[in-house]
Amino acid sequence: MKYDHKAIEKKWQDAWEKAGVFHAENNSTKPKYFALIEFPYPSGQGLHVGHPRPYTALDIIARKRRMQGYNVLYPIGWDAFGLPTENYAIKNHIHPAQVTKKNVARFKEQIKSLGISFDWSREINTTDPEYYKWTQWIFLQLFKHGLAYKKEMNVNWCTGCKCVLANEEVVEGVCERCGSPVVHKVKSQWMLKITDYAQKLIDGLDDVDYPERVKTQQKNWIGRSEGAEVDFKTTAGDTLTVYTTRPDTLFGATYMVISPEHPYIEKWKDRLGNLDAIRDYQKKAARKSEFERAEVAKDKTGVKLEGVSAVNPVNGKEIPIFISDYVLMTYGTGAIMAVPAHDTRDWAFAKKFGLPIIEVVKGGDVEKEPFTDCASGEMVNSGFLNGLTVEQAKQKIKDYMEEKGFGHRKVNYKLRDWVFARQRYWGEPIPIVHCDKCGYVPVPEEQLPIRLPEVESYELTDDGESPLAKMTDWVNTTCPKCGGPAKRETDTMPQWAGSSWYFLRYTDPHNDKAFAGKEAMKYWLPVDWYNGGMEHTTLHLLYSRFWHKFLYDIGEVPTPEPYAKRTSHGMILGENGEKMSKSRGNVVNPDDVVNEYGADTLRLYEMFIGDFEKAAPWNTSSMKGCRRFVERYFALQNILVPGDKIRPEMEGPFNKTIKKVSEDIENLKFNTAIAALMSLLNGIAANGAINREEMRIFTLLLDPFAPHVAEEVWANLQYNDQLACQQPWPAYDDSKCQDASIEIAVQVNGKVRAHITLPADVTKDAVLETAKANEKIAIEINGKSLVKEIYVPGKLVNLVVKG
RNA sequence: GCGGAUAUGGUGGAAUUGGCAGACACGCCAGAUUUAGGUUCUGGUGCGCAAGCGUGCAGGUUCAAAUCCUGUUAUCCGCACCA
Repeated sequence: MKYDHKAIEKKWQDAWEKAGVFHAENNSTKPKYFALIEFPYPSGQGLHVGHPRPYTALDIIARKRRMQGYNVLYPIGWDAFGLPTENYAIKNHIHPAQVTKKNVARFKEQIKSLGISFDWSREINTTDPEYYKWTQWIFLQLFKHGLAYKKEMNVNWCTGCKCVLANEEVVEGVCERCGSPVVHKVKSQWMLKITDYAQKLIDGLDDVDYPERVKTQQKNWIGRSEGAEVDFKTTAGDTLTVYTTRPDTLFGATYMVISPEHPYIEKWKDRLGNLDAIRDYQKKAARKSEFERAEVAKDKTGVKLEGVSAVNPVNGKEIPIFISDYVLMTYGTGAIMAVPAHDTRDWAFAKKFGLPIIEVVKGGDVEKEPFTDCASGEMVNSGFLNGLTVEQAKQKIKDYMEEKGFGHRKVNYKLRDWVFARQRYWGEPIPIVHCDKCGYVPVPEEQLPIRLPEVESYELTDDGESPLAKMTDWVNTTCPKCGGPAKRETDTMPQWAGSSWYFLRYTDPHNDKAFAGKEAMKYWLPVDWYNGGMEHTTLHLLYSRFWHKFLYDIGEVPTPEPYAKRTSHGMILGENGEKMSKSRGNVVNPDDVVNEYGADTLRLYEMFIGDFEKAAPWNTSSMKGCRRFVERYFALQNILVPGDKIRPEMEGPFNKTIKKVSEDIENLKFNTAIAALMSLLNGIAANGAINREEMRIFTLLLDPFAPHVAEEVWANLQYNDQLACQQPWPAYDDSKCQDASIEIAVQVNGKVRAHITLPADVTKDAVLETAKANEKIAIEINGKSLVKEIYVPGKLVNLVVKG
């Protein structure tokens, strides 16, 4: 029998499909299991060798769960809206829908060749009007609950994509997708009020099983801080409010700073003696891109406001006010009280402008450097706060300001609202109509979906208008409220819209009355295990949690969190250890691997390559080792002997391996699970024979990893036409995981000097006696005094001697 | 700058309730099979001639440290004027 991967893999993929064994049942009495991978963007390049890593990992989970008796939902679909498709369409004058269709067909063929147990009957596509109808429906619910609003504001504008970006899409001043510089533009934009969910998004993390680094990243992104808003009276007769996390240092506030965009400048303009200089500074600040701001971040600039100053509410001292771009209008109140003695930025600014520095917490030398790490310090120069700790002072001053009415406790978040509009064609139309009389009016739900119109050109414009704006027939409509003339919204939703709820659709993908049936969601939710990339932590993962929490609050979904467990896979790098890319010439095509070595080998190698959560470089010859393992397993059929029980000498190895593989799969340690199977195979080969029962168990253990070859061997074992993937997962007996005899290392003063082999049930005294009697050990300890004897049961003995 | 992670043979990586470092695999060396190459099989393979030495580096705790503590270096990731 020769191992022919091409014939075997095709044969079993067809057989599984014909039998429909991977279809999830919506009306089942079995326990459910919902395994999820991030559905792919069907790009023109086709599948990348990185795609199969997470697919295979959760396929192993899904297959094992089915064998454990679960009704498993392991679905797939296409996240198909997005820029690359649109750009390709523009360049080649093909409709993006056509491009998408072609790319999906190719992806589907490639993924099917891997033998992943997806339920293809639930395949979804975010660009399908029957799908995006519900994306639009959810948007309307957000609008009706006041969480979608249109606002004129300063937005991130990508000079490459020629559209606005969400904060989450700007990385170090450039576009996370295309790398082009991001500049600021004032535009009227649709926004989603994710900030209303800041606290819920933090609190929910306590109830889910995510990696710590994912939780930390989301918490840092949301950026909760506790402090106070404090009112300072000004000489203009009004009140300037600041936000601070250090109200305890109020006595050390020697000046104030407001952001260049602060509205008070307009209010105070007639009083300001140096308005020209101020206007000049405002203009310079506005012109800076995100990137430039980051570049010059360390150098403090600013202008003092001549003619208006503020009064410190605790000591009545008059202090100057500056404008400076180190204060952001988008955080807090856009104004700060500056305490140079205990804040690095304020200190740098004070030094540059020669402003007084007053120490209010003892312990540093504030003339030399700011003393910021002062949580354990004692308050000084602070009137009634003197002698208190920082923490006590914080509480006391907050009580005091609330009592006197010049301030109150306040929690702030760094999280900004989500800019939810793109000036592009290939996205979901926003279902809103603008009427001069009625304002923004939602499209009635029964008119959904608002389909993308056919346009002649998807070309982008520099004026920041969507290509849809040119479609006057489509744009001009009537107001659903008053019937008068009105215009459709021409911006589309961002790439992240369709993926914010797609897992819900999987539970009931063909429902035409709702985005998913309540019964179906009640049965399937939450997702039990969701694997995806770290790069989505503050994008898709955060966005979809937000949508889900909103849907929960309005009673549309049954669980407060969408995903019970989240894991993250590492990237597969090129052979040279660099990221795979066309330009580096180190791309490995999965088609070639499947062709030459087979899907089972590819699956095994991608799992064996290293720690699942870490990046690992591809190595073709290392992969051949996995091919050898498959061939050696297949060849076991040549040394097959009868027997319906594990032979006594093989009970230890088999029970141990079943246990190891079972546990390792649950802990994402696929690499060591495969190593255990390899070890067992080596043991069997050394033994020279395998009986039918042993072959049955080995085959079931291998099945989740290399399902095609396992299925083939299973068929050869002739268990009445049953499928291997439908068999129960093998059980182990803990009492049989131990070998009959054990090897114990004997150390003298911590150094291994000998090994002794003894029966597994040996007593401590017997071990010590045998150890001391050992030749090599006797030489080491003779004539010396024995100080201590340590015995670690079943593992080692350490004899401590002196002299 | 702040926060987090990582560092183990020629290579990918095992082993962290402190208990034999290097499982498993690649590569390499030797032998067998083969007309030859490849394949396959068997054996060997951390370094050192040796005593010994070895988990980025320097200390420490312990009978015992890759694992715990202190300091330090390098790489990667996240955040980056958030008051």
